[in-house]
Amino acid sequence: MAKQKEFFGVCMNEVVSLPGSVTNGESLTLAETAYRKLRVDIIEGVHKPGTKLRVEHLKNDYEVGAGTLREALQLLLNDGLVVAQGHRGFTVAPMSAEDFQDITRTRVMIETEALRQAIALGDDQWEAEVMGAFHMLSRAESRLGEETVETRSEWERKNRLFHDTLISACPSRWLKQFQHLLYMQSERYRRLILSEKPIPRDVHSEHEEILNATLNRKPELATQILAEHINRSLIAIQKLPKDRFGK
Amino acid sequence: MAKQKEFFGVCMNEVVSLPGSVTNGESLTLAETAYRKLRVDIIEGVHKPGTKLRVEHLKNDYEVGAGTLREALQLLLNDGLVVAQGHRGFTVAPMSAEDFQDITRTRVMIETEALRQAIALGDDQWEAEVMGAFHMLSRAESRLGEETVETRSEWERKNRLFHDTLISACPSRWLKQFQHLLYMQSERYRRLILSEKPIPRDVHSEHEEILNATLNRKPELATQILAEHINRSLIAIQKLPKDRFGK
DNA sequence: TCAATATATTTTCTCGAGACTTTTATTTTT
DNA sequence: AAAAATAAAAGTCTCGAGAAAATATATTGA
Repeated sequence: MAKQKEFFGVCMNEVVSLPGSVTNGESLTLAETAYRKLRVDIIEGVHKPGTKLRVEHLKNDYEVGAGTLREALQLLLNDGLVVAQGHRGFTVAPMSAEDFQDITRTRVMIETEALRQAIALGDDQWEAEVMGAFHMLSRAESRLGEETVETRSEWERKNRLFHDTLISACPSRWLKQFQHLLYMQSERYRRLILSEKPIPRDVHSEHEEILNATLNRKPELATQILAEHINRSLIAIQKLPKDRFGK
Repeated sequence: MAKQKEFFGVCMNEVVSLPGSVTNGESLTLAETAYRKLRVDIIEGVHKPGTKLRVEHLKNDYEVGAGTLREALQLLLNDGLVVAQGHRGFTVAPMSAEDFQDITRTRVMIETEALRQAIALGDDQWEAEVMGAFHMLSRAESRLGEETVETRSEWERKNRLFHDTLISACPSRWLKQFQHLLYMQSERYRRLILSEKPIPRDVHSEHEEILNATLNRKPELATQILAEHINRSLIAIQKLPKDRFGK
């Protein structure tokens, strides 16, 4: 119990006050903790798409009671990572190429609009934060040579932070919320491309181009590059053999 | 229980398989039932914005156990109608003119794009359904003369159905999901305009114009009218004295 | 052998009690 | 009288057991 509180202070799991989930002002409940662990595990593919999530089983793995685990599962419904059915329990949300296409298109629409607004409204502070996030991302990239789980998830965190910071000057709470949701969905698919490399990419220079266009306040250019950037993952996924998804 | 199943077949509560909530294939759980009742009550203002939702109190009103009511509350987090905080329980999501402005702008963006896609892709079947939904809405409008709670909520249902049907031919699951969410949010604000009438409107002809432009496959015109239609509620709300929003 | 019914097993859903936290009220101290 | 410390009350979280439902297995009859 106390251990968790201590942990929280140092925890780098950037607590983005993601709406559609418990707003984590301070102390974490057991349910919230279980929710986060489960979320990571689903995104990382520990629980395969379409798999049943049986409370009686999982409550041991995540060291909570049945009711508490149910709460965690309920929370995952919001993120679209879990689906539920009447008296038939919970299931890991299925994956498909069509779904990812939908996610990508919608995300392009949302995220480019948010970037457009951010470019129009962002101040010096925001510019500085964007540069900072880009720098952190670059550093994480350079450490990506040694392919450990740690460097990898470090990069994921920094990549997310970069995208978040880019649109942080957008005043629309809902736009940012939707972007957050779709980014999370994308992450699950991006894990698939990780092992195999269907198409070669220079992600670093892609990010750099976005950064430059953004700081030079070229909304059309910036959003266009961002759109291409996001779409490239879709192309990569579509090159994958389709039996890669599924339960 | 069996009663509910029967009911389901005839139930007009259009069960849009709203994601971010329990997919209601068949039988409803107690938690799901409580969730729906609570949702209606929050939208209708029975529970005022900013109010604390105390489990011990509410479990009597909604006739379920504490744990079950908690589940219902968790479900409401998804919809953004309730916010939660660490060990401090649940609160009805606050309302403000700024929030509604954000909701409206985002909704215009989402819903016009969805309509654009629907117009591009909708088939005869869809056209027929749109006409049907418009007819139902018109009928409900004509019954709006007698201002009972029943005619009112009947109109709300039909209005929602009309908007849903318009974009039903849009293939993007996520776009429709976001539209659903934002429509629900708007509904809560629209309740405020109900009693007072800040600006005069001819909602019927607004709907008719949308219908015509849609069936004539004029995407630019249709989306433009739809945008104006949605924006009119915002103008109305902005005319309201600002102490109208909850506690 | 196959289909239909009945039984058994598994799993989900629900409830109430107890542990832990936060908030409010009271007392003590400065 | 204001601030700090303490005590009481209210409320939230969590758990395990039992009820309800769904799934799997076995039995029966054609």
